This record gives sequence, structure tokens and C-alpha cells, in this order.
Amino acid sequence: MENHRIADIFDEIADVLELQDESVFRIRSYRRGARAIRDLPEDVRTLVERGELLKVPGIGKSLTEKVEEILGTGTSEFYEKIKKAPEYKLLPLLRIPGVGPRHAIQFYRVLGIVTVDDLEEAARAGRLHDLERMGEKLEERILKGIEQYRRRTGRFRLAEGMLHAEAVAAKVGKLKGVTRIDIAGSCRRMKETIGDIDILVISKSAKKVMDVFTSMKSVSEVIARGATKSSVLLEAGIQVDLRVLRRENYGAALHYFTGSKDHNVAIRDRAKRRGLRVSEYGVFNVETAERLGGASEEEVFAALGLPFIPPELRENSGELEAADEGRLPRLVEAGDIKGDLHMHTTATDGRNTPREMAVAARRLGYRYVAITDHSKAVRVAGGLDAEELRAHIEAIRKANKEVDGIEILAGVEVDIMKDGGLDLPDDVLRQCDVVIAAVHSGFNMPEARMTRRILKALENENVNILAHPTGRLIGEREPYEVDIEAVIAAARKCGVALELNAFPDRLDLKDVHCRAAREAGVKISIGTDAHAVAHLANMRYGVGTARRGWCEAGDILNAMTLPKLRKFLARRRRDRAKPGV
DNA sequence: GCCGTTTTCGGCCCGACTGTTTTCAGTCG
Repeated sequence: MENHRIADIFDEIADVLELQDESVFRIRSYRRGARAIRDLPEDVRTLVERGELLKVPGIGKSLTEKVEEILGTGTSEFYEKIKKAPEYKLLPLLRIPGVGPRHAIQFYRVLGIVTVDDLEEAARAGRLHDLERMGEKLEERILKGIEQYRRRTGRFRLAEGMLHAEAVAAKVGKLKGVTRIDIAGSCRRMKETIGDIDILVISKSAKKVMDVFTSMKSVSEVIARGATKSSVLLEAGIQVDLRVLRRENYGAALHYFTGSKDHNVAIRDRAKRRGLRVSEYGVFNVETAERLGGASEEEVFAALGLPFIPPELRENSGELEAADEGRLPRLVEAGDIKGDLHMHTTATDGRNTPREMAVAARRLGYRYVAITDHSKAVRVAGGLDAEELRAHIEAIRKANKEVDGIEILAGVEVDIMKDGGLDLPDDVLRQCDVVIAAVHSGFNMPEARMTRRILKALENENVNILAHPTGRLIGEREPYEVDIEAVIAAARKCGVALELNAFPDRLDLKDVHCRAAREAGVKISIGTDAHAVAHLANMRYGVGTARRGWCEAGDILNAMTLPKLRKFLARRRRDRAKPGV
């Protein structure tokens, strides 16, 4: 996948242009282009080959040419020129909170500062505060920013951010006078990683809210404190912004601070065309200054002639057009989920027995679960060989008889070997109700070989689900090289479901791939890959990701009733058994 | 640099907070 590399190049170009005080619109175009490419559901190369890159919103003639040049030669003439510019060396300075392009360029021009170390030294020596419009407080703030920059690991995983956000919301929400509290921002949109946490509050006593918020035990630093807005840094390193709002503005603010930025820009653009202005205070008629609403998000959308758009869709990736044409999906909800088809037990590397997992799942309101322990290739997990799996299946059948109110399906997560063969013989796989196939080794093969390997595994008539199809670990391991389009097409042909692994480190398939799979008519199985009872709760992140992928309940395998699920699982083998099929 | 039911030229989202200043620049979201 070259998408990330090209997107990073465009972002770097934007940063340098900003340091060079170029047109803000030109800069914005590079940033928008970077984002568009980063979020593509498929390899930018295939898009170029089909001649469709120009159709992507935000990508025009100039960026298309640069993408083609980079794909062909590995770089672009313009990018090379940018890299030679003196400002290029200053990019790390921009990553320091509190340092923007104006400061960075001032430090460079006046004091010759290039590196973060230079800046730290200058700040410590008190050489910054004599600069124009600089003072001792800014100097101090920059030193703190450098500290934060050094500590910082980048974005946080959704699950981690959500837990912190919910802890803060619980604390502030308990206060007297707080009549409403919401987590907004990328958490609300269920984005796979979050940069910071946004919390909105309606309260009569804003001061009290700010007092409590800024003095929580988990706060390591108060970054800003105002009458309506405060920001803190938690010990965990996550920044939390909290705003206190008036009831009549609340919907407009909630919409605004939920984002995404691109969605907001598109909304305001739409408003402008209609002679309206949208801000976090409401929707206004530009000429008469009349206020057309803003107490609820519904009012904001309605003022623009739109139905409510769920937060997970607000990425400016077609949701406004779909809303306009009345074809917004009816997104899958937590309550639609009827079971969990991927979990491990003490038979391999899990911490609970099949029985314990099933009882916990029943408490979640599920109708069925599948126990899917590892096969022998996963040595570290104590994977099962054929004999052990047979015994395990027996144990699962027995547990199923003992536990009422939920069906325990016997399954396995069988490894896909390097040649595309499976780690266990067909006769034992045939005894399973559910077979999940997965790649756990040999991640570094070339794309063509990896794609062949997975496609061959999908051909095996016993396979029902392909687990974590790209193998990525968010922030830790890049996905392996695989032609995801080909995998989706093969899944469709073979009647195999693709998993949306809900484990917080994975969320794999990711949102844009879910959307592509759904559009191709492939079923998505949202599985938690739970290794303990507590992990079953991660389903929410899988559902959130599926919603970001525009999935409806009908697209989700484990939203099916048990009889329908059984039919889906059995169909493959039956079809194969028919002569001539 | 992108884009078009106002336009192929001339637009391109809006506001809070901070610090350094007596009206604003920079950063951030």
C-alpha cells in the first residue's frame, strides 16, 4: 500500500508551503489531497491504472500528476525541491504543541533554530522571550510543549480514548447543575484512533464544572482554562477539551465538535450556497441574521434540508450526497448483534472455559457464540492438533447441553500456512460448525504471493470466515501486503464472510474496507477475538467500525438469527456436494 | 491547488483562548 507514503508526502509539502507563507488555499488542497488518498479503500495504484484518481474529491490535475510521478519514479520533482528547501528541516518543530508555522519560521530566521534540541536550548537560555510578540510565558509553554512532544506516542487507540473519555464524563456528569453531557469528537465518530477527547456540557454553573474538570486526580497539567472552554492533559498523555454550552446552542455545538473537520467544511459550504451560515452557535440566515435552529443536531441538519446523519458517517465521504438522495444506510446497532463468532478458551491461550464464555455472552443478550481456539501452528498459544480439536469439539458439545438459553457452536481458528493450505485436515474441520481461517505467520511475503495464499485458503469449502483480513495491529504493525479487492471478490465468490475483528488493537477489516466489502455483497462477521470474558465487551468497537463502513444489520453475519446463520454456514459445503456446482 | 444548480475565474469555514498587546497575532480545533 503506497497510499500512506503518498499521503505523507503531500502532508510534508503542505507543511513546508505553510512555513513558506504560501497561499492557505494551496496548502489546504495538499492537506485535503493527503487525506483523500490516506482514506482510499483500495490501492491508489489500481485507481490510477483505471484512470479514476481524478474522480476522487479533492484530487485534481496537479495532484494526480504528482501521484503518477511518485508511483512511476518513487518521488516527484516538486517534492524533491521541497525537501531541499531550508524550511524542510524545520518540520519536527511543527509537531511541538504550541509551535505553529509562524513561530517556527521566526525561530529559524532570527535565531537560526533548526532542531527541537536547538529550540530547547534557546528556550532554556531565555533567548526566545526577546523576540517580537514573545514573552516569558510563551517560552515556558514551548518548553512544556517540547516535553510533551518527546513523551508523546502519537494518536491513541479508540478503546483507550473512550475509556478515559467515559471516566471524565462520568465524573463531570455527576455534578449538580449539569443537565447534559456528551463525548464528541473522533470518539463519537468511533474513529479507530483518536488525537484528543472533546466533551460538551450543559450546566448552569460553568465555573463549578471547570473547577472540577481542571482539578481531577487524573490531570497532569491544565493547558487552558476559560469561562466556557478548558483543556487539560491527563496523566495518560491524552488531552481533553471541555466546553460548557447553552441549551439553545447545544445541537450546533455538538455537531460542530463531533466533526469531522472535512464534514464540517462541507456542511458550511452547503450552508453558504443557501445563503446560510453555520457555526457552533447555530444556523443563521446571512442577510437577516435570523437564527434557524441549533438546539439539536436534527435542527442543524433540517435547516440545511438534510435528515440526521449519524456521527460515524460524518467524514465527507459521500454522506451529504446520500442524505440528499434519501439513501443513507440504516446503520447496524449494538442491539442487532445476536452472537459472537470468534473467541478463545483455556483449551489454548484464553483465560476462561467455553462454559464461562457462553454464560457471559448470554448476559450480553446473545443467542449464540462460537468457540474458536487456535490450531497447532500457533505454538505460543498452545494451538490444537486434529486429535485435540476433536476432543475440544466434544467438550464444547457437552457444555452446550449444560448451558441453557444460548447456543454454543464448535469452531476453530485454523492457520493459513504459507502455501495457502490449512493447518488441520479437512475431516476434522468438517466436524466444526464454524471455521475461521487466519494468517498468523509469514507476514512479509510479497503482495502477489500473500494474495494467492489467502485466496487458496478461501477456496477450501470448510472455511466460513476469514479472520482479521489484513493482519494489522494499530500503531504497531502495518497490514501485510495483500490485494484486498481480490480478497473481497473471492470472499463473494466462495460465500465466505470477512471478519471485522473487534479487538481494539486490530479493528480489521477497517472502516473503508468494510464499506467496500458491503458494497460487493460480502457478509461481515464482527468478532471480538476474546481471550477472556471481559473482552466480549469490545464488540462495541467492532459495531462502531462497521457503522463507519456504512453497514446495515443485514450486512452483518452475527446479526443473523441462529437458523439463518446455520444455513449460511452449511450452504458452502452443500453447494460443493452438488454435482456440477 | 480545487471546484462549479451563483462561477472556467474567483472564490475557498468559524470562533475561543492565550499572550503580548492597547487592537491583534498565533495556535488550535
